[in-house]
Amino acid sequence: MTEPTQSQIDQLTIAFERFTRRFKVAEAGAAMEHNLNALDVQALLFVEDHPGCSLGDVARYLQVAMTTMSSAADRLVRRDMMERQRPEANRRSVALTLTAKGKASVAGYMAGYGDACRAMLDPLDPEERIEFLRLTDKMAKYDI
Amino acid sequence: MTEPTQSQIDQLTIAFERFTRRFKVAEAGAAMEHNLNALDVQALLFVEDHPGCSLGDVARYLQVAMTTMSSAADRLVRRDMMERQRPEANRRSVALTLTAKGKASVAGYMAGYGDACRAMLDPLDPEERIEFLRLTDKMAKYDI
DNA sequence: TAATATAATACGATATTCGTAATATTCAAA
DNA sequence: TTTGAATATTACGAATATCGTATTATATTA
Repeated sequence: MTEPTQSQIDQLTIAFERFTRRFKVAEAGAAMEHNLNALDVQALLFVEDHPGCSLGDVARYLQVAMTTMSSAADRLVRRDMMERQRPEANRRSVALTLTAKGKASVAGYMAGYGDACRAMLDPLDPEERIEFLRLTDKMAKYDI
Repeated sequence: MTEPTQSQIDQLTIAFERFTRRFKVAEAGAAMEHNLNALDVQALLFVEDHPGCSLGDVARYLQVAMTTMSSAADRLVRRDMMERQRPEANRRSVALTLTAKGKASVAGYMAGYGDACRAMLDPLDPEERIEFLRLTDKMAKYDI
């Protein structure tokens, strides 16, 4: 398989910078609404996808110290968006889940992401959208 | 122009989540090397692209308070990565530029982004890369 | 059963962000 | 040209976040 050219890489870098900006803006806006910081948002998104996960799971995934994650969980529990439970199977750990309020918050973020994605696809023709998604899918499958 | 379908939007959301993760990892890794936080990195990248810009320019772009930006500039100046100069034209403001050390740092980040982009394009065939970039270009042109 | 490993939390140190107030400079109008 | 308002930044203090170390509780292994 031949390598991508430098010019192709540069072109993609520029395009990607713009796209990620849209996502960041969407994320920041939604975070502002709920007065949540970036870490808390990411934690909510992870727990939504991995209900019952442990604090260590989230800390590893988000690459922050356990104590930092514990503090974030404190905040989210205090604000009634997350729940800690001691699973009988291993009572050292905690099982994290989202409350209805936490899930509603995640839904808001996902809606924001959805808007950003819609805005990205909008300029394409229907056939182009299909082709674009086929290619992104192919790329995403090779994820590390 | 017809709307993208919900399923297309969902598909793109998932793919995009993966891609942004790669970029975040690259960014975090490079930031770790230089002991810089996220804001400082973004400020370096902006000033590299807008040499001579003011603190206000950067603060507006990155959507942080002026005082926050001033603190970030303090850090970067102290570490010899950025310079403040009083332009004669308007001596209320400061003109920000990067030092050689700052530019070297930016080059490191760009290399990281480049690697991430290369990794994205790698799984595609040469013709697919051309088509993919044509489509991203079309999408990016409609940027808000 | 004792020793070790694992999972989370309490606490204190350091750093970051932001709002308010102060300073310096420019612009406009009387 | 002097006064007043607007602009750009900085100083300072309060609130908050992150992290490392030590501690507690539970599980695993010898």
